[in-house]
Amino acid sequence: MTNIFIITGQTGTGKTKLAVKYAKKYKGQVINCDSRQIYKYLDIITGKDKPAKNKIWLYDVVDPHEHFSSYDYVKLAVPLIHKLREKNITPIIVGGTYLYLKHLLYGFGTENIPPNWQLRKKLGTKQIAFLQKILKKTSLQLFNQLNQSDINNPQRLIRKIEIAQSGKSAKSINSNRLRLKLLPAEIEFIGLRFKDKDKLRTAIEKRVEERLEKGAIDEVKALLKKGYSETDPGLNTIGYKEIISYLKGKIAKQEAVTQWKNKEIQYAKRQYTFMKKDPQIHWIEL
RNA sequence: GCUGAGGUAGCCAAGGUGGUCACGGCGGAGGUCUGAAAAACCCCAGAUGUCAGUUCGACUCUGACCCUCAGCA
Repeated sequence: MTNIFIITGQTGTGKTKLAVKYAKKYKGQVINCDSRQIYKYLDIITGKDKPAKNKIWLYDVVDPHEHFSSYDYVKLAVPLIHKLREKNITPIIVGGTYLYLKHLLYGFGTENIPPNWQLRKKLGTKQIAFLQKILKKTSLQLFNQLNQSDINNPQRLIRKIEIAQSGKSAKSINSNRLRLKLLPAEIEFIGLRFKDKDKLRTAIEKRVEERLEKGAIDEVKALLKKGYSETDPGLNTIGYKEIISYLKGKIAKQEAVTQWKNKEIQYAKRQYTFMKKDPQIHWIEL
């Protein structure tokens, strides 16, 4: 039986490059696990790395105006991984979206409770205190489970209300939950991270400059021309947000670039904070 | 050199009739995370240009000095 590789880690560590190398070495194919590279037309700023020869799976599968969730990802990735393995091809999953990997490997905590867009739209404009009140009234149990951070987080509050109002159980139904059912021993889980903050900063700043040279600003202009805006899910993305602010005249170009770099560095930090709790990841320091 | 404005944390910045040493934002440290995750959120640290005076008490008033900006010369 073919094993699978998962390569995750901080942004800018060269994950895709490593994945492509592994693909050659182990007769494999690369599957994207980056929540932004899933989107069509987001190429330069998300750093899509399209090798001439090898196709990368799960690039460009969603339109920027569409919502895409970890559930959608797992639903696409699980059959794909099985399909490759049947053909005796080693799946090499690569990407920094750890939430997707977490759900892929360990499953979801609830029954199948899809988003209720009507509810999300309605609650989206409400104040935190109001959302808290609604959740408390709908499910005191779910409300009491929230930590200090989540209790102030509109997205999480709305999701909880959504779960509570669905009438389904918020408890996990382990046997049925959607996930990749493999033994830990069958998975080689690698994490790439920078050794220190300076290395991270240097690498990110260089990469942003490169992307600007490659035409990051034109990419955004083209997207705006196509009719996309910063309110589209796909464009709620580091780099795009800052450049849109610049193009709309809200901030200077240099300011946009600085913000872009900072956001990316902060993101890398958050990624590691999240990932390091997973004991299955074998870390490689750069 | 003169006149005007001003000097509050790494940056931007609020403030009050003198009274628990001071609002925010950015940046920084740490963190949360089960269908928005490159998202959203929590949390911590950090400041009144210098010196003197008035006062029970000054970041807030007075003076000098040092800087910055604008204008005049």
